[in-house]
Amino acid sequence: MGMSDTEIFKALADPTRRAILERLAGHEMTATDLREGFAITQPAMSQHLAVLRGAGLVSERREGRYAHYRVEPDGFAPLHDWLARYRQFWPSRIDNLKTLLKEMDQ
Amino acid sequence: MGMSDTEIFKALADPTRRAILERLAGHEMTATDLREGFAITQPAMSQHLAVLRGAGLVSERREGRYAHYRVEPDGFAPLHDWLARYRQFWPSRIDNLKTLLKEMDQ
DNA sequence: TCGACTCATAAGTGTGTGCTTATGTGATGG
DNA sequence: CCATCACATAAGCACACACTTATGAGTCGA
Repeated sequence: MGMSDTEIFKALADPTRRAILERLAGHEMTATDLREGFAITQPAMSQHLAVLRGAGLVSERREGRYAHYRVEPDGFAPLHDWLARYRQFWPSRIDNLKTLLKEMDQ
Repeated sequence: MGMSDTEIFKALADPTRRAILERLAGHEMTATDLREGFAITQPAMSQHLAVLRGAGLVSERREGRYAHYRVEPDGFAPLHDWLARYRQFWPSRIDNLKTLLKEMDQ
């Protein structure tokens, strides 16, 4: 578990890795299933998943020869906490309770 | 104004640039004032500021030979929006109104 | 047991990043 | 004016990153 801010931001700075997270949101998936839709080789996918796992954004569940990956929600907490320190500077966006409640509901 | 997700995450992936933002939070500062406390040359600072400005996280106000920099709050909105898509997966962290209200108050 | 499968790791390569020193562009002040 | 200041830009360098092909380590089905 790295979960340092730098590790997290670096992991998310790559568009492919963000797309992987997006595709992985909600349901578990194996590395090969994830690979469909990406113009990427198998080692590249494996390396991206290693980076995401190192940042604590994804976790792995081993089952036989398959590796099931899923989003690790707690991994996003450092990012949330970092961003929260800048919320106070947002002008008309966050001093609005309704906006926050709407975000929570979805 | 770049303000693409990739540009923002890349800008924030550097610890020095995050420290610059932290130091810049709240009050405007010139590039030289910012440089104090950092073991960094003047061109390095200028380049970091250019990256932050390119990502839309910081804006520049020119006054004579001085360049005053400040945090650009709206620049954080894409990051917030991106993160919001993963809020629903946070287990016991965000489905708590008190937490949100406390974050808003500070 | 053996060939096919899933996934990770090793090694090499091109490109990007962050830093440096050197220089350029204006603004300021004596 | 002209030296100095604040800042940006250019050019070069070491290193990190994302990708590739090749190979290794286990697991499964026939």
